[in-house]
Amino acid sequence: MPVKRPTIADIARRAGVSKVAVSYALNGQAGVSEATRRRIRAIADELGWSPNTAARALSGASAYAVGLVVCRPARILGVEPFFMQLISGFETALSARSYGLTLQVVASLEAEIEVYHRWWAERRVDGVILVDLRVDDPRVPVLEHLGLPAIVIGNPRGAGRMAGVWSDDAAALVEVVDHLVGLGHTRIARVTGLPELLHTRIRDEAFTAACSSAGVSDFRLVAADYTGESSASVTRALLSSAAPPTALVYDNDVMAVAGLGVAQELGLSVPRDVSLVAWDDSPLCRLVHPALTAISRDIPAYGAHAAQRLLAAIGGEPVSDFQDTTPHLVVRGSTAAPSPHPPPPPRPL
Amino acid sequence: MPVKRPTIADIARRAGVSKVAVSYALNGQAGVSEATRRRIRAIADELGWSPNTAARALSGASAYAVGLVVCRPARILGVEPFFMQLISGFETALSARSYGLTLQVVASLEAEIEVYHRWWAERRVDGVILVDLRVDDPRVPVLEHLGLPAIVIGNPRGAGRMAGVWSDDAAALVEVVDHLVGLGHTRIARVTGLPELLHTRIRDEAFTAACSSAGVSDFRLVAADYTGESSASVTRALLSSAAPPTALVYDNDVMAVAGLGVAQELGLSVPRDVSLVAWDDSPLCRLVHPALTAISRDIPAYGAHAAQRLLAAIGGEPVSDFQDTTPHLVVRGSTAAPSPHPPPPPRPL
DNA sequence: TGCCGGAGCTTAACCGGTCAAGTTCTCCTG
DNA sequence: CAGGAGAACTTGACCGGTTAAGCTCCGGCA
Repeated sequence: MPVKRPTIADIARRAGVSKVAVSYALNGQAGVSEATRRRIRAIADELGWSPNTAARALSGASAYAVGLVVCRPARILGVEPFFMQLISGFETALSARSYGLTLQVVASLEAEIEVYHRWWAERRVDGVILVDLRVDDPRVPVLEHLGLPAIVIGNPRGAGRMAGVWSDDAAALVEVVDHLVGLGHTRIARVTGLPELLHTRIRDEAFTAACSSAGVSDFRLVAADYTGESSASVTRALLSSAAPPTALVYDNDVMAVAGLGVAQELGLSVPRDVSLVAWDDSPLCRLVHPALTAISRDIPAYGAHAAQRLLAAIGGEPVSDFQDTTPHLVVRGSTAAPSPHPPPPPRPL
Repeated sequence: MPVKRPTIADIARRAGVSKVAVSYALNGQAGVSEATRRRIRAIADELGWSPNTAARALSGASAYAVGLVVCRPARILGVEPFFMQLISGFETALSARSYGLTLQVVASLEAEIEVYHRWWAERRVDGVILVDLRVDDPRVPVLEHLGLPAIVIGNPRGAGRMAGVWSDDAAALVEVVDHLVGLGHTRIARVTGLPELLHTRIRDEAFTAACSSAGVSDFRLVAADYTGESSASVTRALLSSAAPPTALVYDNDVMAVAGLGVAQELGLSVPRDVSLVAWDDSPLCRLVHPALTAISRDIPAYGAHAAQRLLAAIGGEPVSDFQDTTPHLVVRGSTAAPSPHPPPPPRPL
């Protein structure tokens, strides 16, 4: 038979005091003597008591949970290590304060907004973490209207009054372009993530600016969608073009690995015939051969910072934007000086 | 200013009935006329009402949430697409019935058990999904003692009275071995996942049996831990040995990709010099070149089935084990007949 | 000696639902 | 035309916490 869950009434009975005395004792509030407090704490430990979150949420305001809605189709979601790393970062900050994380995967922005409405009405979460901010993001006004505390992962530009935890992607792209230019590359292409995402636009601008200021006039931006398939087809087109780029910069790790696969399939040697750079240095980048030069950042730390700030916001503290450490380039085997001889014509399929 | 959340008292006031009439109307229970029910439903919609989960959980028994604890270090967790796919499968079944998913990442089995205790005492979840079942798993008796409904992902052998959703890994391994033997391979190695996991043991036994019955006497089992690093070092050792295997079967996609990287690094050509097979056919397997022959299963569906059964168990229905569709082999470019000439000696590093 | 203040409690009410047990009122039946 | 059944409600209590307000001492001070 299932065990009975202890309540503060059980503790009160055992200690010979009222429920309220127990509540005061266990919450560290004034109103009970030190001796009583210790006695009550001991009994609570002995019974293995934890506060019933439902009861707490009902009287107090707090559900002791924060929410994360992820709106990418399952096929994209699975492959990219980014989310799981981010989530495990959240956890370290949340579990330290006994907050739970409620996760929901949805298929569209409308569905995501509906989830926020529901969570708010259900009092299921005390706040949410917003990812994949878009240009003119419709979620921002909704959350502000509901008064649901929120933290944005990414550049807070366009996040309304909500605070953001972000990193200086522009500086990282300058480092990438400088690295490539330093090796002698003059034709560089960037394979981007979903164009509607704000950080894609920001990186596009930064890449353009970095190329201009480094004197690279022959650069290209090509849109993909974070999937290996999209990257493969885009990469195939780029490398088969008349004057193919000598270096490719991808917006995530998965696309970079796919790009490497395509290059090998076309009979090109990396890095001799083409150099590749990945954004987000996951273990994936070290798995393949040659290992990928990549932009590295500490994603779990990033997540932990965001969660900490969200908890502060929930606690009513004023929270401002936080710029996390700037991503830096890790050079590996996939970048080198471009070969002086043009690569062989791509092998027909 | 934040909007006010509507409650059934608000609805009752508007409709000129009691709170209880509203509760009956909205829950589809007898006790109100059809006309009243419609009127109440309309008002509830207009106000954008959703039940306060805390209040519900407090009176009824249900928290309308299920829990998932994942106990793998963040570095492993991130790379493997498996979990995210499984989770998105859960979601489809859970969100259809307005259940939430509470996720927690922990570092050890003890911590995981503590989480179950806390969740139970806090009434945070109605049931849990158990992954990565181990030999003599200590979590099983704990959950049975607490009376927390649970479903096991994986072979229910050793899951006590709990039901499991599983697939016939043994049959899949027979298919793999037959495929390789059919191509002419006679020296086959299996690079396994964490040895303490029950499904690793089950697959080990199945692989051994499959080799024996296919007449392969020169087979090996080598333990790794799902990470690319472990796979790389194990693969390097295997391929550099005196009589290297001509085919390698990996226990996940990440290890197979790492194995491919090592083979290329050693100057071996896949599939000419060595054939590779991955377990779990993620997009990763299609990204690399050559694309990996892999054992494929529908992970989201797997997750959805598990969640459905958990909801049934929470509802008090008897739930029995469910054998999902058997994983099948998808043949791609990484397997072929072994070359008649021995591969060149591995290139020194 | 009387009064005030505070420490250390208790009592009562509330959060927003659910459920058991009434209470009407109507309608059917013998 | 009384009596019983059932439909359509309401009242009251409860889940397990929190918070505000009240009550008792006891000690200190005028």
